Parts: sequence; C-alpha cells; structure tokens
Amino acid sequence: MRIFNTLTHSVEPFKPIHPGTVNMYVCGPTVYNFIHIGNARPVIFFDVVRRTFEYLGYTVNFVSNFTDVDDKIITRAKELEIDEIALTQTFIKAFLDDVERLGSTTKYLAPKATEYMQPITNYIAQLIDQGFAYEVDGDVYFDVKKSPEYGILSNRQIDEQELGSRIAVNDKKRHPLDFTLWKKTTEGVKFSSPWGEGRPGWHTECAAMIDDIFGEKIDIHGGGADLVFPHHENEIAQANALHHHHLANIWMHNGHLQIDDSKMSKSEGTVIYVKDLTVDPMGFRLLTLGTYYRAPLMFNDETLNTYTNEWERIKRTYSQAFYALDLIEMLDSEAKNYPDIEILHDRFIDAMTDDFNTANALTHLYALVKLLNQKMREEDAFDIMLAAFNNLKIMFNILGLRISLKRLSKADRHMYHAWKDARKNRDFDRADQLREKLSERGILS
RNA sequence: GGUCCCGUAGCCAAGUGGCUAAGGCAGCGGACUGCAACUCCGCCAUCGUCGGUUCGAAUCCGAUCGGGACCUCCA
Repeated sequence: MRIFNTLTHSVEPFKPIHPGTVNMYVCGPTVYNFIHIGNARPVIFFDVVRRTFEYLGYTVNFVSNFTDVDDKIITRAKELEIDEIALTQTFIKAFLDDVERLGSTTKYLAPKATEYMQPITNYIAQLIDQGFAYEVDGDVYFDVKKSPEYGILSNRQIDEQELGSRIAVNDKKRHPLDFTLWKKTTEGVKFSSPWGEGRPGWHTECAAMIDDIFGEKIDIHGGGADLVFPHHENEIAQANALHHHHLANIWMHNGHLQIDDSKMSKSEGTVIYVKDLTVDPMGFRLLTLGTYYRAPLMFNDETLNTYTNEWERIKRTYSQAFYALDLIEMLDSEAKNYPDIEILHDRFIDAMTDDFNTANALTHLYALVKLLNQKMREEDAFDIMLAAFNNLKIMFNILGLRISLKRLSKADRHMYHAWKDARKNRDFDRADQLREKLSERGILS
C-alpha cells in the first residue's frame, strides 16, 4: 500500500504503527445543517480507504467526530428557535442517514465534543502548563511562536501570511495566527473550566479526542483539502507541543467537488444536499470514485447522469449473473480459478493499493463486467461466470457499491421457465406477459 | 503579497521520460433478436500556447494564457 502524505508531499509506503492495525481519524461534520454533496466526498472516500484496508486483512479502528458545539450551531438554533441539543441531535441523525444512503458504513466510533469536555479541558490545561498557551480574559489561545515547526503541514511561513485577509485581527492575541483553544461564552451551551464558562475551540477538540481515544500517534488522519490550514496545522502544533510528534504518520486530504453549472454555484447560494439527490445514491458514489481523490471532482447534470447510467449497466450485469447462477443453483458452488479473471482482480487491487486510485480500479471492474456479459451470451459458461461474479462481488465490497438481491422462489423459477417455453413455442403474447412480470420482480432487466 | 493545484478527444478521466496516449459516456458502422430492451464486435485524441533540456517528453525546466483552492473554524 502506497499513500500520498500531505506532510511529506510525497507518496510513501504504508507502515502501520502496530502490525495488522490501522488507527485512523477523519474530521467529522459540524452538525448544524444537512450535508451537501461536497461533504459527501470524504464520507465516501475514507469509507473506501477503510474497506480497502479491511480487505487486505487489517483491523481498522475508524474514528470520526461530531462537532456539536460551535458558533454556527448557536446561530442556527436561534434561527430555528430550538435549543442547541435538539438541533445537533436532529442533524447527527440526518448525517448518519445520509452516510447510510451513500453506502458508507455508520459503524464507527463517533465521539461528540460535548461528551469530551473533561479530556479537552485537561488537554488545554497541559498546553498552558507547558507554556504553549495563554489565557486572556477567559479565552485561551495557542501561542504559535512557541511552535518552531508551525507551518510544516501547509508549507507556510507564519510571518508571510496576509493577516486578516478574511477575518479581522483579534488584538487579544499575541500573534494573529494564534488560535483559540477555549472561548469565553455568554450564550448558548457552555461548560465550566478553570478559565470560566465557555466552550472549546474546534482545533483542540480533534487533537484532544485523538489523544484521549488512541493515547498515541495514529496512522492516518484525513479530511478535506480545506482543512490543511489552519485546522490540521493547528492539530499538529498541539500534538507537537505535548507529545513531540505530528499526531499522525500520514495526513490524507481529498480534493473539492466543483459544480461547474453556474446556476448551482455556491455564490448563488444554491447548495445541493445529499438528501435531495434524486438519482440512485450509488450512481453518485460511482461518480465520486471515477476521479482520483486528490483531484477536483467535476459535478454537473451530465456527469451525474453518465455515472448513474453506468451504475445501472453494472448493476444489470451483476443482477443477471446472480439470477442466471441462482437458476441453476450454482451461487454457493466453489468457483474455479481462471487466469483472465485473476488478472483483473489483481490489477484492481494494485490500483487500490496505489494511493487508492479508484479511477484505475474502475477500469478493471468495467473489464470484468464486460467479460461477464460475454460469458452470459454463451450457452454453457457457468463456471467462469461464477468466478467472474464472485470477483465482481469482491470489487463491489471494496468500493462500497451496494446491491441487494433476493434469491429466486419456486414460483419465480416456474415463471422463468414458462417464459422460456412460451418463447420457444412462439407464443409471444404470453411471453411478453411473463417478461413483464419477471421484470417487475427484477429477475429480468 | 504568500502557499499550492489543474489545463489530455463533444463530455468524464487514467497515464508524470521510452512499445502504436488506459477506460467510460456520447457519436458512427456492424452483429444478435419475434418485437423491444439488454449485450457483443469495430471505428473515433499527439496531450492549453511558445521556447528549452534530452537519443527520446503529455510527462522535466522556463515563459505565457486560462481555471481553481487555501491564508483563523469551509469537506
């Protein structure tokens, strides 16, 4: 397995800290709204990372947090005139529903900031004790000048930044890049701390959770490319201060989704939510996997339709093979080995282990689909069909492409054979009736 | 001002020094078929522009044009 590491800016061989185990953390959502299709990219991609490692035999400890205390949450709760707890509960559930719809697993450790106050305040206290943070009027800031490596991840010189380019400079800070660890809060949900009532800063939340949950450096830390600076830079600064390491061996960042239809641009304020996707979510998942994860992902109606149709095509082949094999009761048979199929499988895995090159992996999946279609046109190629089908299933599992089919009932089998007989006897009225029924059952497609 | 991406056929997208530039969609031409759908076979690009390095470049360097990200809480 080779992975591009933002920290070293190069592709590196993956070496787990503990053999056979991958400890990974992905920055989760701030739960104040539904997630949009851009948020869906890491949800899909890092799920595939996890599945790939699991296929390779690793135990993956996957953690992704919920930021459930934040200014945006306070603002949104006021807008909707509900309390913050109700708001975050609503959107945590909505998030998990979307994750499920996108075909990613929801079975992972998902710590909430509000439930980690003790570890977080302890973490901040340690930073103050060791001289890396300072308190001003109930706020606590991290002192970036105390961190000699500050800028190591994002390759920035702290004094060359255009200060206040987006946000007014806060004069309580010793240096404009100093970031908030604890923020004095007068409204909304607040927590007590040695520095008075307030709430934790976002950057310290993730760092403290990782510290508490894993207790050591982790293998992989992931998130969107926009998090490189300042969020992940700040996480590294804190870990470096307390533990003299970079928090994670490998930092992975997915590129952004680009909507090139101006009518749907962010500047127009029209955001597409995952919950509002009208196509099969698997089509969207395939679209996401069709592009290398670090490259920008082009999204528009045409690309969405292309991949949705592609998914229909793949699904059709899979389903036809499934029923063809079920009809002759071969689904549970032992598959033989065929070099042509082994090669496609191996190439697929090679692509996946080459920094998760899903775009290349898909070409081998397409080749397998084609092979399966060729074999289904032949009269008696069931052995090789079975082998191809089983391998396609493996690829589906790694990519998280979901399809559930029910095995044929006795009635289904009768209907199928009746259809075949009707065609043979040139009773086309009856054949068409049966074809329609079989299509409704999903057996013919 | 700083850091960093990208520009490959109508569309999406691999490839990052060397056989005739993957793959998919769309298109075109065939085959199969009771009809239709599905499916299969075949065809379809010299890599934004200019210059340089090299025996050899889409791949390296420079310039230029065009698009984009980040520079305090946005995946």
